Amino acid sequence: MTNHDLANLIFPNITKTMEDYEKEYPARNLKENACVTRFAPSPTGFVHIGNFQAALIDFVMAKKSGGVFYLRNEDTDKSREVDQAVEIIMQVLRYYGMEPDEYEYDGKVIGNYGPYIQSERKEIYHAGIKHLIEIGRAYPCFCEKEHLDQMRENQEKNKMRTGYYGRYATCRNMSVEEAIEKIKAGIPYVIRFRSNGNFDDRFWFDDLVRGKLYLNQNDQDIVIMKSDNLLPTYHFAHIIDDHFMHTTHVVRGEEWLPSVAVHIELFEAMGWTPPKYIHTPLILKQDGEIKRKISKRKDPEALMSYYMEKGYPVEAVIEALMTIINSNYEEWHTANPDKSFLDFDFQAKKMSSSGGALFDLEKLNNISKNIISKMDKETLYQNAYEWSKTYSDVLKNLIEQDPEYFKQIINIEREQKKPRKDYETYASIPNEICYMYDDLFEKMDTYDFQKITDKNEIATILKTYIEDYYDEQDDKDTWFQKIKELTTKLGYCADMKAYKENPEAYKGSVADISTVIRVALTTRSMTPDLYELLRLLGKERIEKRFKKFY
RNA sequence: GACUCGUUGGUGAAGUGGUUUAACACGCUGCCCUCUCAAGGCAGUAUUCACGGGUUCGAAACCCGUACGAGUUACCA
Repeated sequence: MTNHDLANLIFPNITKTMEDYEKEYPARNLKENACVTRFAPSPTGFVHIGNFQAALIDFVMAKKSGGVFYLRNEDTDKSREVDQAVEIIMQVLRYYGMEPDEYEYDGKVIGNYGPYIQSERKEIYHAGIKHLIEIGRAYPCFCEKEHLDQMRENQEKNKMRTGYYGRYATCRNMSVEEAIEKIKAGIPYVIRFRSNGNFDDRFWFDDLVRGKLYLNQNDQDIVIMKSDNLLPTYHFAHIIDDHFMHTTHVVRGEEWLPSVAVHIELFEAMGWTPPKYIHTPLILKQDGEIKRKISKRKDPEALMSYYMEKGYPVEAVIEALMTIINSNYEEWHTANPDKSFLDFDFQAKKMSSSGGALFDLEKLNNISKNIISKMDKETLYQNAYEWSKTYSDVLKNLIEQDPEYFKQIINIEREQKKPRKDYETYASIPNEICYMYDDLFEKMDTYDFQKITDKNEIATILKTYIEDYYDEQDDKDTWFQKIKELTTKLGYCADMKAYKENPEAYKGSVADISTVIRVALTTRSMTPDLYELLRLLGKERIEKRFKKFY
């Protein structure tokens, strides 16, 4: 009995060899330094911001180098899989303009290196495992969970490293005969890798972010194939897939760093060259005193759906993430406002390798405000409208009842050198402009009058203004002149400088008069330019709103 | 517990032995401008790079300890 017999017993139907697959998946025909990268999420139904960030790096590297960015569905853990998960992932990628070059979705396989769904790649994995068994680098393990748990407990108690290695790897020394016997008897088993490493020996590993790392060799006989569904574990799928799909750069979170020794040894055992690795810092979250890994359970902002639902512009999210990735991105982008993030000279080495970055929502908000403020009204209108179709009926209705009117509102103090920054997200638009819509305005009943609160005085101001001073034909200067005339007539101070120097000498100032008009019109004391609002509202509606006060 | 990676202001960070009296951006504070708010302008916001030693003419940068943080330690990825 030989390893060959064992391999054939376990995988009787696997006839293809590694050489066959090498032929089936030949090297890609790309120019010399082209990067082949992949986004390889597990289909949990969410796209985590950390994974998305990795995908962004993948995308940038592939596109900049004229390479390939592909999507691979890592569904080897069937218990975590969720319906529609791939659809959600594709939606997110498309929303952010990161269409993969190769993928398998909706029954279509795009690309020559598929299947791109791991559960459909069983045969390839099995062929790989069969190969490892034949060369003596993998073996069946019949240890039960209870035994393993017990073992780990003992190891911990004795302050040993935990795991299946060295003398703890009991099944590693089982004879082929015995293994065959057990398999024939129907005893469940996993396949483990037979490590040749020595934990006390070290080796250099070159991470593109951190540089050279001095790591201990792997000596763990890790599980490479699970017992229940015969699918590989992540570690083995990674080796097979990234080899045959010819991935050149693997971008993943630093939580994978402790596994690289395993991966390197696995690649060696297969006789292959490992890809380059980029281990990105984790995205952390400030939680009271401590920083912790951002989690989808506790932190809504951990998921990309959050940014989509809130209506952050695509560019804003990309910019915020790029800024974390390479902090010189922002400077570069302000210097090159018309360039796309794909023109940016991304460098893995420039990524911070420090413990992890806090994703700063305030910074995102600032970026978002700036980006929205720089859109012309047509662009904002298009973006907001598109967004509202899936995420906001309120906004959609406002836009649809009169698109032109909507554009005029959002165009107040826009399309100029220093545009207003009122809108943080698309979702924030309705609240900023609701008073410009009569039906919504009717529902607003808390008037934020500031200094002048006397009802009679308010009535006098409004009535006098609309009857004696307001003229729709006035240009802005004339309009403000008249406001000043009104101010003087009612005994207030029209000159702010004079007023500030001696506020006691007056009933109030032109600011107070303007505020009364503004609040009566909008209920709010803080709004964009009053002149523009008046023009858009028109005399009839102004009068109607004023009349509530007299 | 063991192993790994880290530690520069409130935040993201620049910085790899001497034009750094620590860049830039966000935030915060004050002033100016101003019909409000926002924007904008100006100024301030780490005498110091977790701590303790060392190397050096010179260190945030190199070395050694300590402390702290995070990650891993699954038939999850």
